[in-house]
Amino acid sequence: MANSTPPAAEAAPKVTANRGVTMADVAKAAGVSRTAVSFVLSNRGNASISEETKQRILEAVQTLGYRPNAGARALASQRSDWYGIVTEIVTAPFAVDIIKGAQDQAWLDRKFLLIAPSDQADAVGPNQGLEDAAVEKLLEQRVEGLLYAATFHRAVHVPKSVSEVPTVLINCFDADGKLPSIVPDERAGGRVAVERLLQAGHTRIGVINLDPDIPAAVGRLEGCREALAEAGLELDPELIVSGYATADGGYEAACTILDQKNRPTALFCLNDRMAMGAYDAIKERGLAIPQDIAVIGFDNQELIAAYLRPKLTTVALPFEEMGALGVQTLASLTAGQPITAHQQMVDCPLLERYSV
Amino acid sequence: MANSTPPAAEAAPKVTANRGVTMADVAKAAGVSRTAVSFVLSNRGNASISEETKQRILEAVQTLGYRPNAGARALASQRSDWYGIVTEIVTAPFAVDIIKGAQDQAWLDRKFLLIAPSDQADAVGPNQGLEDAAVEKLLEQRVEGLLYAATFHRAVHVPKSVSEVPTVLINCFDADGKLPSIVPDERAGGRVAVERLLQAGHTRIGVINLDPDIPAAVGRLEGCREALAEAGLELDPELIVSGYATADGGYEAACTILDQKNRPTALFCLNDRMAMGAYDAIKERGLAIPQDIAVIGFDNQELIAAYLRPKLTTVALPFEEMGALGVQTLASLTAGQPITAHQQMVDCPLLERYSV
DNA sequence: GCCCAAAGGTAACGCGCGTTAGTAAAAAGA
DNA sequence: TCTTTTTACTAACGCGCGTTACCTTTGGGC
Repeated sequence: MANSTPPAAEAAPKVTANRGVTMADVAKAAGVSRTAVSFVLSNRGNASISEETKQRILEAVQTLGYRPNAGARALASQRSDWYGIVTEIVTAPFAVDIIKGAQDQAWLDRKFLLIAPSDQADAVGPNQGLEDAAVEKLLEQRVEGLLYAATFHRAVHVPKSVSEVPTVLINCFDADGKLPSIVPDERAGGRVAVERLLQAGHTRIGVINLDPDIPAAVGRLEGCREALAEAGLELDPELIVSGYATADGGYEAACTILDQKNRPTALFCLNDRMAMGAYDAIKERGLAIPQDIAVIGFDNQELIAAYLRPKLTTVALPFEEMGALGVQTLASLTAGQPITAHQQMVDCPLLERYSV
Repeated sequence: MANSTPPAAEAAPKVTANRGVTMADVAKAAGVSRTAVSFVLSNRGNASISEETKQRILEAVQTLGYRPNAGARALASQRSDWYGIVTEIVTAPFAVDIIKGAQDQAWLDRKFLLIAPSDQADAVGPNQGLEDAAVEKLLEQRVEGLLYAATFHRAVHVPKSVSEVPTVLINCFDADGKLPSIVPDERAGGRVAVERLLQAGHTRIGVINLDPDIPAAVGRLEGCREALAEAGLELDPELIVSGYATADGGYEAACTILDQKNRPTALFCLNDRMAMGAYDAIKERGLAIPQDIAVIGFDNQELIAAYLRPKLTTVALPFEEMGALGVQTLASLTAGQPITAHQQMVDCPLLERYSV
């Protein structure tokens, strides 16, 4: 009799399937112990579970919408499967490619990448300490390793806490040389650029140089000299001028070079932004690229190189490769394996477009 | 006697301080219970700990180099303090600003941002399913909310799992209109751009238009028309031409506009890449910017706008703001608070440079 | 002298999971 | 029939922490 009045409140106890489903729930549903479920899900071979119950368990997982709790797993297994990467998200264009490379590689290795913000530029600015705090937070998450990436190739000071966990530097190196690092091979890149110009028949080559204090400038110029030397040529001191690393700087440098009595037939710009300015100087003089003057850049800043007219032939910085290699190196390190070299150099490939 | 030979093996048992220090260790060192330590560290007011023991505990924390285990804390407290953001890291320049904005805001709110890769472009490509897997991984980490960001303003299809947790869309919206979203106010942006030109005295304005299927093109053009209407003007159909969203596209469009009998005195380019091409077309004709022709862009792609000569006046997309607002909205959502609007529009500010 | 309250703590459970040591039943020798 | 091995599991502990409920002083009011 009492049953004849259906209790309305119990009409819809149907849970949304997932929220808060645990292994114990799955075990109950499948009529086995929690241990059995754990064994099946991490398919440890050492324990023997019959094919039949295994299926039953997997089915329960499916219908209940069970989703493992990564945190609990990490706690119990003592491994988080996380790497941390600290970098300036801020100065966009470059860092992001490093992250992408690292991210992709981490994904392959079933690792998760925890990205923490930094403000390297602000070493003494208002955000002082942000970076240390970021590293601290990453360590609280028990990352198994740390990646430290710079937006341009240079020496850096890393927060001291990084020493508590394997660490790899990307696109930078520490002053004391304690930590393994991955950097672009600037020298080889400069060489490849100039070789391309030589191959196109140019022998009189102008160089728009960068601030000579940064590793990029030193390496690229060195590579340039090497290539010339191999062809029995030398760099005419009159043909090498420095400028600010901007389009305006490139424009002015290009003007002084182009207005000399014995004008070069090709220009090696140490970065793309300066090449952008050089384009203007060249066009202003009624000269055609590449017919009258060939131009080659460095950095492969997509937004510039791929949209200049004509599109710029340039040497690319291998950001994605460095990111990926960083993760691989970290994997070796955390596994206790030896790494190939303390400082690994990655090639800078030539990107042919239409300015040579 | 036996003591006279110092055992070399025991010479350096000094641990590096931190690795594996737990609350129990701190408690022992301070001579209190683990509970007391927990109370002090999370300074819960309800429990009373004397100032003296409190100091003793904090001191022990310091000397032992104790660092809380975020995973364990999350497990016990049932809140991870994480938000997940899924976006294409790939198509760099834009996504990164959204991330930065979100990251900064999250940092303020003491939340951690977990970034997962996506390949929206590959909806049917080889990476099919990457995005679903990414969301799945984020949920396994028990993120408290999800941000889904697109690299350009458009409609998207989100993985169904997102419904399990509060979700906010950034720079995009879902076709069914179920999820709250944050988008740039394209219309107001277009309006602001044209108003600037009008204010400079231009009445005959050419428009380099985008593919009319995307929200950006529709909105910006609408705003443009509004501004003109308010000034009692109309858009001359002859002065509006579409092209590919590239520098080449902009160049060609600009050519057709400039070569008409009654040339405009200003050009509104619906994005900066096209403005870049327009610059070439203008300079080629011996015209000066902004004296003969004023140019205004849209997007504020730094690498272009800040390096064109003269530097481009343009309307900026509020990526950082949208990212930050996304996190704020998510915070309201997870706290169970109502949000201001289902679709929030963020202003696009005008960036004055030298092309008008 | 007795009761009560506050101050200053602590014991112990549970979060969701990995893992080791074991156990019960069936199969295989002997 | 009695051991031994194999198969198929399960009980129970611990990971590091938050939290609730309880316990012991000490001081004060009556």
